[in-house]
Amino acid sequence: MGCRATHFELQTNWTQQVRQHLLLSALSERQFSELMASARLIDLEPRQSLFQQGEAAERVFIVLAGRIKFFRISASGREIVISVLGRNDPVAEAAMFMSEQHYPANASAIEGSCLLAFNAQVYQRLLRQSVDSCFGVMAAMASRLQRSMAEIETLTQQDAAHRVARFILDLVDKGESGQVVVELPVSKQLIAARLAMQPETFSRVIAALKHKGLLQVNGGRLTIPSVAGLRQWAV
Amino acid sequence: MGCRATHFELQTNWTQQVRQHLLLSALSERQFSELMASARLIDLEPRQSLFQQGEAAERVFIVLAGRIKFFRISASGREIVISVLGRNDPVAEAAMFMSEQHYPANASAIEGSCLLAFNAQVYQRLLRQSVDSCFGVMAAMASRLQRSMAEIETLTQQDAAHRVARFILDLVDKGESGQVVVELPVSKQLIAARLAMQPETFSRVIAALKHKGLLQVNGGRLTIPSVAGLRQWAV
DNA sequence: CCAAAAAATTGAGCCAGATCAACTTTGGTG
DNA sequence: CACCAAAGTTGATCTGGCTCAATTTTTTGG
Repeated sequence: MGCRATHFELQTNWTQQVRQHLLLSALSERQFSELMASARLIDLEPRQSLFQQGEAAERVFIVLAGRIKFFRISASGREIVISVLGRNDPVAEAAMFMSEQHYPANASAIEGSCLLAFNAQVYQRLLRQSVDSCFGVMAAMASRLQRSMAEIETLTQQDAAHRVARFILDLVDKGESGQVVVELPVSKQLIAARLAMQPETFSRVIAALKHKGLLQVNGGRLTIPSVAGLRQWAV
Repeated sequence: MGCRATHFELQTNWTQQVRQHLLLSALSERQFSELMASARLIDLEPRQSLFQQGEAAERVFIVLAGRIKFFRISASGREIVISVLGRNDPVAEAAMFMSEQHYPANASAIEGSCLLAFNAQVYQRLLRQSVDSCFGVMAAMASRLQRSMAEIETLTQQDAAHRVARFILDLVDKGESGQVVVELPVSKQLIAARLAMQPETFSRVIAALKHKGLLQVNGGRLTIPSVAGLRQWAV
C-alpha cells in the first residue's frame, strides 16, 4: 500500500512510527496486529475531504504526513478552523466517545496528505482490554482540551495584533529568545481564519509588525530579530 | 459532614447521587468506598475560590449543588469565562491527564456551592483497575471537547446579537418551537463575559431583541413568544 | 426596613477591524 | 514561456461594539 504524500514512500517504516504513537504504544503485539488488520492507508489530494460533520464516526485516524484542516461551517457560511493537524496528530479520536457517534466537524487535506485509518469499533474493543491505552487516549484528549482553552483565550483577546503575535510566538521553541526564522505552517488566509480575522487584517498586522522592526517577512518565511523583543511587545 | 448550600442538607442521599455519576458508576463497591475514604465535602461561599490556575491538580471535584465558574485571567487582566458548571458536572477531571498536572484555569463559586472532592492519585489508581470507568472519563472529556468546539464557533461568529440569540436558544429544549419562558442561569454580566462582549453590549442586544418583538424581558426571566421565530432570525 | 453596594440600563463618542475594490505577486498548467 | 487562477497586499470607507459616564434598579447586610 503506497502513500503519495511528499517523500513519504521513501520512509519505509511508517509502521514503526505508528507503533510508538501515544494511542497505540500500550497495545500488545497481538492487539496491535489485530488493529492493523482493520487499518487502511488513505491518500488525500490537496483540498480533498476526509470526512464531513455529521457523518457516522466509524473510523479514527492518525496523520502520517501532510496537513489536515479540522473545521466547521457556521450558519452564515463562514469557515471556522478549529485546528490544523500535522504529523502524528490523531484525528477524531474523541468522536468515538461522543454520545451521538458522529464527527463533530469537517476534515480535509490542506496539502497532499497520508493518513492511517482504523476501525473505531475495533479500537474501542481493544481499549477495553488495555487500560494503559485508555490512559493514552485520555492524555490525548486532555491535551486537546488544553489547546482548546488556549484557543478560546486567544479568540477572546480582542486585539488582532496581539492574536497574531501570540500565534507567531507559538511557532517558536520555548527556549528561544534571540533571532529566529520560522515558516508559516499554512497559507496566510488560513491562519487569518484560525485567528478569527480577515486576510486583509492579517496582512496589515504583519505589515505593522514589520514596520515596527519586530519582524522581517519573505513570503511565508518570517525572521524575528528578537524573540524576547516580540514577546515583550505582545505582553 | 454538612453542606451549607441551599436546601442541600435536606437531601440526605447525596452519596447515592454521586454513586451514579458517570465518572464513578462503573466502580465496584469496594473501589467506591476506597475513593470515598479520600473524599471531602467542600462548602464554598459566593465568590470563594476553589483552586487557581497553575496549582498542582491534586483533587478532582463533582458539583453537588450551586454553580462554579471556570475561568482564566488574560494577559490584559480580563476575565475569560471558559464554562459555568452546575450540579453533577465534574470539575478538573481532565487536569489529571495533562502533561504538567496543574489546573489549567481558575475555579470559583458564583453562588453558595457544595462539591465533593476526591484525591486524584487515588482516583487514577482506581481507573487503572476499571476500564469501564475509563470509558466514563473519556465520555466526559469528549462531551467537554464538543462544548468547547461549539464555544469556539460561537466566539468566531462575529455578530454580538447572533451570539446572544444562540446562547438563549441553547437554554431552550430542542423540541420546543412555540412560546417558552427561560431563566438566565447566571448574572447578565457573567453571560456577557462568556459571550466575549461587554455587559453594556449584552444589555443593548437584549433591548434590541425585545424591540423586535422576539423577546419579553422581566429581570432574568425571558419570554420567547416564538422559539421558531427567534431561531429563524438567528439563522 | 433602610442604607449601601452591586448589577443593569442608557447615552455619546470613538476606533479597530470589516467590507469593497483595485492592484501585485505567486504558482501551477498547457 | 505565457496564461490564468489563486493568494496576498494596499487603500478608502463605514460600522459594530468598546469606552467613559450618568442613572436607575436590584440585591444584600445591618
